[in-house]
Amino acid sequence: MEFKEAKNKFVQTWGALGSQWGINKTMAQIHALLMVSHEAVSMEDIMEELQISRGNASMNLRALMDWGIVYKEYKAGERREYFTAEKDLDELAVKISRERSKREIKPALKVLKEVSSITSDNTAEEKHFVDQTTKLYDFVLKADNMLDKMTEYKDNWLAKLVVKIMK
Amino acid sequence: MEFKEAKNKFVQTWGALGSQWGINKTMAQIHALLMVSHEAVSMEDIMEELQISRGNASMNLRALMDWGIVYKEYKAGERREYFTAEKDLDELAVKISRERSKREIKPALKVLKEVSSITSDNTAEEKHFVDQTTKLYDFVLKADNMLDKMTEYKDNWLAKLVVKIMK
DNA sequence: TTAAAGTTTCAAAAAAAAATGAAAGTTTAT
DNA sequence: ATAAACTTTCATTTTTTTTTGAAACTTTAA
Repeated sequence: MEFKEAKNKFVQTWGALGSQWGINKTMAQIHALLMVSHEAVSMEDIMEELQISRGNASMNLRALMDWGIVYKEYKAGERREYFTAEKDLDELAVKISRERSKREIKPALKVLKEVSSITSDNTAEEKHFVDQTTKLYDFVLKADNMLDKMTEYKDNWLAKLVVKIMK
Repeated sequence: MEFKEAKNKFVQTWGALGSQWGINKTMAQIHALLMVSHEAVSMEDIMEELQISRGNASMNLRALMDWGIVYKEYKAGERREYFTAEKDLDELAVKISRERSKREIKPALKVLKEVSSITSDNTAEEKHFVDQTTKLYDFVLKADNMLDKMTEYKDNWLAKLVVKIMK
Protein backbone atom coordinates (compact mmCIF):
# COMPACT_ATOMS: atom_id res chain seq x y z
CA MET A 1 0.00 0.00 0.00
CA GLU A 2 1.37 3.37 -0.88
CA PHE A 3 1.13 6.55 1.14
CA LYS A 4 -1.78 8.23 -0.61
CA GLU A 5 -3.87 5.09 -0.46
CA ALA A 6 -3.05 4.56 3.21
CA LYS A 7 -3.87 8.15 4.07
CA ASN A 8 -7.19 7.92 2.28
CA LYS A 9 -8.04 4.66 3.98
CA PHE A 10 -7.26 6.15 7.35
CA VAL A 11 -9.43 9.20 6.72
CA GLN A 12 -12.35 7.07 5.52
CA THR A 13 -12.08 4.70 8.47
CA TRP A 14 -11.87 7.50 11.01
CA GLY A 15 -14.92 9.06 9.38
CA ALA A 16 -16.90 5.82 9.61
CA LEU A 17 -15.87 5.32 13.23
CA GLY A 18 -17.02 8.84 13.98
CA SER A 19 -20.46 8.16 12.48
CA GLN A 20 -20.85 5.06 14.61
CA TRP A 21 -20.19 7.12 17.71
CA GLY A 22 -22.48 10.00 16.84
CA ILE A 23 -19.95 12.36 15.30
CA ASN A 24 -20.63 13.52 11.80
CA LYS A 25 -18.57 11.89 9.12
CA THR A 26 -17.01 15.02 7.67
CA MET A 27 -16.07 16.33 11.07
CA ALA A 28 -14.25 13.09 11.84
CA GLN A 29 -12.62 13.06 8.40
CA ILE A 30 -11.30 16.58 8.74
CA HIS A 31 -9.96 15.67 12.13
CA ALA A 32 -8.28 12.56 10.72
CA LEU A 33 -6.74 14.55 7.92
CA LEU A 34 -5.31 17.14 10.28
CA MET A 35 -4.04 14.48 12.69
CA VAL A 36 -1.80 12.93 10.10
CA SER A 37 -0.72 16.17 8.42
CA HIS A 38 2.73 17.24 9.40
CA GLU A 39 1.95 20.88 8.86
CA ALA A 40 -1.05 23.18 9.11
CA VAL A 41 -3.62 22.81 6.32
CA SER A 42 -5.74 25.52 4.69
CA MET A 43 -9.48 25.33 4.15
CA GLU A 44 -8.89 25.15 0.41
CA ASP A 45 -6.74 22.07 0.85
CA ILE A 46 -9.28 20.38 3.09
CA MET A 47 -12.05 21.04 0.56
CA GLU A 48 -9.88 19.68 -2.19
CA GLU A 49 -8.72 16.54 -0.35
CA LEU A 50 -12.12 15.58 1.00
CA GLN A 51 -14.12 16.87 -1.97
CA ILE A 52 -16.46 18.92 0.16
CA SER A 53 -17.95 22.37 -0.12
CA ARG A 54 -16.65 25.51 1.51
CA GLY A 55 -19.66 25.76 3.79
CA ASN A 56 -19.28 22.22 5.00
CA ALA A 57 -15.58 22.68 5.67
CA SER A 58 -16.18 25.94 7.50
CA MET A 59 -18.93 24.59 9.75
CA ASN A 60 -17.11 21.43 10.69
CA LEU A 61 -13.86 23.25 11.37
CA ARG A 62 -15.78 25.53 13.69
CA ALA A 63 -17.28 22.50 15.45
CA LEU A 64 -13.84 20.94 15.86
CA MET A 65 -12.50 24.17 17.31
CA ASP A 66 -15.49 24.32 19.70
CA TRP A 67 -14.48 20.87 20.91
CA GLY A 68 -11.00 22.26 21.46
CA ILE A 69 -9.27 19.65 19.35
CA VAL A 70 -8.42 21.74 16.29
CA TYR A 71 -6.63 25.08 16.28
CA LYS A 72 -6.37 27.98 13.88
CA GLU A 73 -2.92 29.07 12.89
CA TYR A 74 -1.86 32.24 11.18
CA LYS A 75 1.15 32.25 8.95
CA ALA A 76 3.18 35.43 8.86
CA GLY A 77 2.39 37.57 5.86
CA GLU A 78 -0.46 35.36 4.76
CA ARG A 79 -4.09 36.21 4.74
CA ARG A 80 -5.30 32.66 4.65
CA GLU A 81 -6.07 30.69 7.83
CA TYR A 82 -4.45 27.34 8.52
CA PHE A 83 -5.62 24.57 10.79
CA THR A 84 -3.89 21.96 12.96
CA ALA A 85 -5.22 19.18 15.15
CA GLU A 86 -4.30 18.38 18.71
CA LYS A 87 -1.80 15.60 18.11
CA ASP A 88 -1.11 14.51 21.67
CA LEU A 89 -3.48 11.59 22.07
CA ASP A 90 -3.75 11.83 25.85
CA GLU A 91 -4.73 15.45 25.50
CA LEU A 92 -7.18 14.53 22.74
CA ALA A 93 -8.82 11.91 24.94
CA VAL A 94 -9.12 14.38 27.80
CA LYS A 95 -10.82 16.98 25.63
CA ILE A 96 -13.22 14.54 24.00
CA SER A 97 -14.15 13.07 27.39
CA ARG A 98 -14.73 16.48 28.93
CA GLU A 99 -16.89 17.69 26.08
CA ARG A 100 -19.02 14.57 25.88
CA SER A 101 -19.45 14.58 29.62
CA LYS A 102 -20.45 18.23 29.65
CA ARG A 103 -22.76 18.05 26.65
CA GLU A 104 -24.36 14.67 27.06
CA ILE A 105 -23.70 12.87 30.34
CA LYS A 106 -24.28 15.75 32.75
CA PRO A 107 -27.70 16.67 31.26
CA ALA A 108 -28.71 13.00 31.29
CA LEU A 109 -27.69 12.75 34.95
CA LYS A 110 -29.85 15.73 35.75
CA VAL A 111 -32.87 14.03 34.22
CA LEU A 112 -32.09 10.74 35.96
CA LYS A 113 -32.00 12.53 39.28
CA GLU A 114 -35.33 14.20 38.57
CA VAL A 115 -37.20 11.12 37.48
CA SER A 116 -35.80 8.97 40.28
CA SER A 117 -37.09 11.50 42.79
CA ILE A 118 -40.80 11.13 42.17
CA THR A 119 -42.79 10.37 45.26
CA SER A 120 -43.80 6.82 44.53
CA ASP A 121 -47.19 5.62 45.68
CA ASN A 122 -45.62 2.26 46.33
CA THR A 123 -47.14 0.07 43.67
CA ALA A 124 -44.63 -2.60 42.63
CA GLU A 125 -44.41 -0.84 39.28
CA GLU A 126 -43.49 2.53 40.70
CA LYS A 127 -41.12 1.08 43.27
CA HIS A 128 -39.26 -0.73 40.53
CA PHE A 129 -39.03 2.43 38.45
CA VAL A 130 -37.58 4.47 41.31
CA ASP A 131 -35.21 1.70 42.25
CA GLN A 132 -33.94 1.17 38.73
CA THR A 133 -33.49 4.85 37.83
CA THR A 134 -31.72 5.46 41.14
CA LYS A 135 -29.30 2.65 40.40
CA LEU A 136 -28.79 4.00 36.93
CA TYR A 137 -28.08 7.46 38.30
CA ASP A 138 -25.48 6.09 40.71
CA PHE A 139 -23.90 3.99 38.00
CA VAL A 140 -23.64 6.75 35.43
CA LEU A 141 -22.34 9.18 38.02
CA LYS A 142 -19.66 6.71 39.08
CA ALA A 143 -18.62 6.03 35.49
CA ASP A 144 -18.54 9.73 34.67
CA ASN A 145 -16.38 10.49 37.72
CA MET A 146 -14.06 7.65 36.94
CA LEU A 147 -13.52 8.85 33.39
CA ASP A 148 -12.90 12.30 34.75
CA LYS A 149 -10.24 11.04 37.16
CA MET A 150 -8.63 8.87 34.52
CA THR A 151 -8.30 11.69 32.05
CA GLU A 152 -7.30 14.21 34.68
CA TYR A 153 -4.26 12.17 35.59
CA LYS A 154 -3.65 10.80 32.11
CA ASP A 155 -0.94 8.15 32.21
CA ASN A 156 -0.53 8.73 35.85
CA TRP A 157 -4.07 7.93 36.86
CA LEU A 158 -3.53 4.47 38.14
CA ALA A 159 -0.53 5.36 40.27
CA LYS A 160 -2.33 8.29 41.88
CA LEU A 161 -5.43 6.26 42.47
CA VAL A 162 -3.42 3.54 44.13
CA VAL A 163 -1.62 6.02 46.34
CA LYS A 164 -4.91 7.53 47.39
CA ILE A 165 -6.41 4.18 48.20
CA MET A 166 -3.47 3.00 50.24
CA LYS A 167 -3.02 5.97 52.49
CA MET B 1 -43.86 14.88 38.76
CA GLU B 2 -46.04 11.82 38.56
CA PHE B 3 -45.03 8.34 37.51
CA LYS B 4 -46.26 8.33 33.91
CA GLU B 5 -44.61 11.65 33.22
CA ALA B 6 -41.36 10.52 34.80
CA LYS B 7 -41.34 7.27 32.86
CA ASN B 8 -41.94 9.10 29.61
CA LYS B 9 -39.21 11.61 30.37
CA PHE B 10 -36.79 8.81 31.12
CA VAL B 11 -37.59 6.98 27.87
CA GLN B 12 -37.21 10.14 25.81
CA THR B 13 -33.93 11.08 27.48
CA TRP B 14 -32.46 7.62 27.08
CA GLY B 15 -33.48 7.71 23.41
CA ALA B 16 -31.77 11.06 22.87
CA LEU B 17 -28.64 9.88 24.65
CA GLY B 18 -28.59 6.82 22.42
CA SER B 19 -28.76 8.95 19.26
CA GLN B 20 -25.83 11.02 20.42
CA TRP B 21 -23.78 7.86 20.82
CA GLY B 22 -24.73 6.30 17.51
CA ILE B 23 -27.54 4.04 18.68
CA ASN B 24 -30.84 4.53 16.98
CA LYS B 25 -33.44 6.35 18.99
CA THR B 26 -36.11 3.67 18.94
CA MET B 27 -33.66 0.98 19.97
CA ALA B 28 -32.58 3.05 22.95
CA GLN B 29 -36.19 3.86 23.83
CA ILE B 30 -37.28 0.23 23.79
CA HIS B 31 -34.32 -0.59 25.97
CA ALA B 32 -35.23 2.20 28.39
CA LEU B 33 -38.82 1.03 28.56
CA LEU B 34 -37.81 -2.55 29.33
CA MET B 35 -35.23 -1.45 31.89
CA VAL B 36 -37.82 0.23 34.06
CA SER B 37 -40.60 -2.32 33.55
CA HIS B 38 -41.04 -4.62 36.49
CA GLU B 39 -42.34 -7.41 34.30
CA ALA B 40 -41.86 -8.66 30.75
CA VAL B 41 -43.53 -6.58 28.04
CA SER B 42 -45.15 -7.75 24.80
CA MET B 43 -44.47 -6.33 21.37
CA GLU B 44 -48.01 -4.96 21.29
CA ASP B 45 -47.37 -3.01 24.47
CA ILE B 46 -44.09 -1.63 23.17
CA MET B 47 -45.75 -0.51 19.94
CA GLU B 48 -48.52 1.11 21.92
CA GLU B 49 -46.30 2.86 24.48
CA LEU B 50 -43.79 4.19 21.98
CA GLN B 51 -46.26 4.70 19.14
CA ILE B 52 -44.20 2.80 16.63
CA SER B 53 -44.99 0.25 13.94
CA ARG B 54 -44.77 -3.50 14.28
CA GLY B 55 -41.85 -3.70 11.86
CA ASN B 56 -39.88 -1.10 13.73
CA ALA B 57 -40.50 -2.81 17.06
CA SER B 58 -39.57 -6.20 15.65
CA MET B 59 -36.33 -5.02 14.06
CA ASN B 60 -35.11 -3.11 17.06
CA LEU B 61 -35.98 -5.90 19.48
CA ARG B 62 -33.93 -8.22 17.30
CA ALA B 63 -31.04 -5.76 17.38
CA LEU B 64 -31.25 -5.51 21.18
CA MET B 65 -31.24 -9.29 21.45
CA ASP B 66 -28.22 -9.44 19.12
CA TRP B 67 -26.45 -7.12 21.53
CA GLY B 68 -27.37 -9.56 24.28
CA ILE B 69 -29.08 -6.95 26.44
CA VAL B 70 -32.71 -7.93 25.88
CA TYR B 71 -34.21 -11.39 26.28
CA LYS B 72 -37.30 -13.15 25.00
CA GLU B 73 -39.54 -14.73 27.55
CA TYR B 74 -42.33 -17.20 27.03
CA LYS B 75 -45.27 -17.25 29.38
CA ALA B 76 -46.88 -20.62 30.04
CA GLY B 77 -49.98 -21.17 27.97
CA GLU B 78 -49.47 -17.98 25.98
CA ARG B 79 -48.67 -17.69 22.35
CA ARG B 80 -47.34 -14.20 22.56
CA GLU B 81 -43.67 -13.38 23.18
CA TYR B 82 -42.57 -11.14 26.00
CA PHE B 83 -39.37 -9.19 26.40
CA THR B 84 -37.17 -8.19 29.33
CA ALA B 85 -33.98 -6.16 29.54
CA GLU B 86 -30.80 -7.04 31.32
CA LYS B 87 -31.27 -5.05 34.50
CA ASP B 88 -27.92 -5.59 36.17
CA LEU B 89 -26.01 -2.49 35.18
CA ASP B 90 -22.55 -4.01 35.52
CA GLU B 91 -23.61 -6.80 33.22
CA LEU B 92 -25.14 -4.28 30.83
CA ALA B 93 -21.92 -2.29 30.70
CA VAL B 94 -19.92 -5.44 30.01
CA LYS B 95 -22.14 -6.43 27.12
CA ILE B 96 -22.23 -3.00 25.54
CA SER B 97 -18.45 -2.67 25.83
CA ARG B 98 -17.83 -6.07 24.32
CA GLU B 99 -20.15 -5.49 21.39
CA ARG B 100 -18.84 -2.06 20.57
CA SER B 101 -15.30 -3.30 20.83
CA LYS B 102 -16.01 -6.25 18.57
CA ARG B 103 -18.05 -4.35 15.99
CA GLU B 104 -16.23 -1.03 15.86
CA ILE B 105 -12.93 -0.85 17.69
CA LYS B 106 -11.40 -4.10 16.52
CA PRO B 107 -12.03 -3.41 12.80
CA ALA B 108 -10.66 0.11 13.23
CA LEU B 109 -7.55 -1.31 14.89
CA LYS B 110 -7.04 -3.64 11.97
CA VAL B 111 -7.07 -0.71 9.56
CA LEU B 112 -4.77 1.34 11.79
CA LYS B 113 -2.29 -1.50 11.81
CA GLU B 114 -2.46 -1.78 8.02
CA VAL B 115 -2.00 1.88 7.26
CA SER B 116 0.75 2.34 9.83
CA SER B 117 2.70 -0.45 8.16
CA ILE B 118 3.32 1.17 4.80
CA THR B 119 6.95 1.27 3.82
CA SER B 120 7.57 4.97 4.09
CA ASP B 121 9.93 6.59 1.62
CA ASN B 122 11.08 8.86 4.40
CA THR B 123 9.72 12.20 3.35
CA ALA B 124 8.80 14.23 6.44
CA GLU B 125 5.19 13.86 5.41
CA GLU B 126 5.25 10.08 5.26
CA LYS B 127 7.31 9.75 8.40
CA HIS B 128 4.78 11.81 10.27
CA PHE B 129 1.91 9.72 8.96
CA VAL B 130 3.50 6.45 10.04
CA ASP B 131 4.47 7.88 13.39
CA GLN B 132 1.03 9.29 14.12
CA THR B 133 -0.97 6.24 13.00
CA THR B 134 1.36 3.98 14.99
CA LYS B 135 0.79 6.05 18.10
CA LEU B 136 -2.92 5.98 17.45
CA TYR B 137 -2.87 2.22 17.08
CA ASP B 138 -1.04 1.81 20.38
CA PHE B 139 -3.36 4.22 22.11
CA VAL B 140 -6.59 2.67 20.88
CA LEU B 141 -5.28 -0.83 21.65
CA LYS B 142 -4.39 0.22 25.18
CA ALA B 143 -7.77 1.85 25.74
CA ASP B 144 -9.60 -1.15 24.32
CA ASN B 145 -7.66 -3.55 26.56
CA MET B 146 -8.23 -1.42 29.57
CA LEU B 147 -11.97 -1.32 29.02
CA ASP B 148 -11.90 -5.06 28.57
CA LYS B 149 -10.12 -5.57 31.86
CA MET B 150 -12.36 -3.14 33.68
CA THR B 151 -15.53 -4.81 32.51
CA GLU B 152 -14.17 -8.30 32.98
CA TYR B 153 -13.61 -7.70 36.64
CA LYS B 154 -16.59 -5.39 37.10
CA ASP B 155 -16.50 -3.84 40.58
CA ASN B 156 -13.48 -5.85 41.37
CA TRP B 157 -11.29 -4.51 38.60
CA LEU B 158 -9.27 -2.08 40.60
CA ALA B 159 -8.45 -4.53 43.37
CA LYS B 160 -7.31 -7.18 40.92
CA LEU B 161 -5.29 -4.70 38.95
CA VAL B 162 -3.55 -3.48 42.10
CA VAL B 163 -2.76 -7.04 43.16
CA LYS B 164 -1.30 -7.74 39.77
CA ILE B 165 0.85 -4.64 39.83
CA MET B 166 2.17 -5.24 43.32
CA LYS B 167 3.22 -8.81 42.99
C1' DT C 1 -55.13 -29.45 7.41
C1' DT C 2 -56.54 -25.29 8.22
C1' DA C 3 -57.16 -21.10 10.22
C1' DA C 4 -56.01 -18.08 13.78
C1' DA C 5 -52.48 -15.66 16.24
C1' DG C 6 -48.58 -14.22 16.08
C1' DT C 7 -43.61 -12.61 13.99
C1' DT C 8 -40.34 -11.28 10.40
C1' DT C 9 -38.85 -9.18 6.23
C1' DC C 10 -38.01 -5.71 3.01
C1' DA C 11 -39.32 -2.37 -0.67
C1' DA C 12 -41.06 2.04 -0.45
C1' DA C 13 -42.02 6.37 2.16
C1' DA C 14 -40.88 9.59 5.57
C1' DA C 15 -37.93 11.89 8.54
C1' DA C 16 -33.64 13.47 10.00
C1' DA C 17 -29.11 14.83 9.20
C1' DA C 18 -25.63 16.64 6.40
C1' DA C 19 -23.94 19.19 2.42
C1' DT C 20 -24.20 22.75 -0.96
C1' DG C 21 -23.44 27.24 -2.79
C1' DA C 22 -24.35 31.85 -3.27
C1' DA C 23 -24.98 36.01 -0.78
C1' DA C 24 -23.50 38.52 3.16
C1' DG C 25 -19.90 39.52 6.10
C1' DT C 26 -14.93 40.48 7.51
C1' DT C 27 -10.35 41.72 7.29
C1' DT C 28 -6.31 43.65 5.32
C1' DA C 29 -3.46 46.24 2.16
C1' DT C 30 -3.18 50.09 -0.46
C1' DA D 1 -12.48 54.53 1.28
C1' DT D 2 -12.09 50.66 -1.73
C1' DA D 3 -11.39 46.37 -3.49
C1' DA D 4 -9.37 41.99 -3.15
C1' DA D 5 -8.98 37.85 -0.47
C1' DC D 6 -10.92 35.27 2.32
C1' DT D 7 -14.71 33.27 5.81
C1' DT D 8 -19.35 32.56 7.56
C1' DT D 9 -24.17 31.85 7.32
C1' DC D 10 -28.32 29.72 6.16
C1' DA D 11 -32.25 28.50 2.92
C1' DT D 12 -32.44 24.87 -0.16
C1' DT D 13 -31.05 20.34 -1.92
C1' DT D 14 -29.10 15.90 -1.32
C1' DT D 15 -27.97 11.96 1.19
C1' DT D 16 -28.50 8.89 4.79
C1' DT D 17 -31.04 6.78 8.21
C1' DT D 18 -35.12 5.30 10.11
C1' DT D 19 -39.88 3.92 9.90
C1' DT D 20 -43.84 2.02 7.89
C1' DG D 21 -46.98 -1.52 6.44
C1' DA D 22 -48.36 -5.21 3.91
C1' DA D 23 -47.02 -9.72 2.29
C1' DA D 24 -44.67 -13.83 3.59
C1' DC D 25 -43.65 -16.72 7.02
C1' DT D 26 -44.11 -19.62 11.45
C1' DT D 27 -46.29 -21.78 15.12
C1' DT D 28 -50.06 -23.61 17.69
C1' DA D 29 -54.64 -25.41 18.52
C1' DA D 30 -58.65 -27.43 16.98
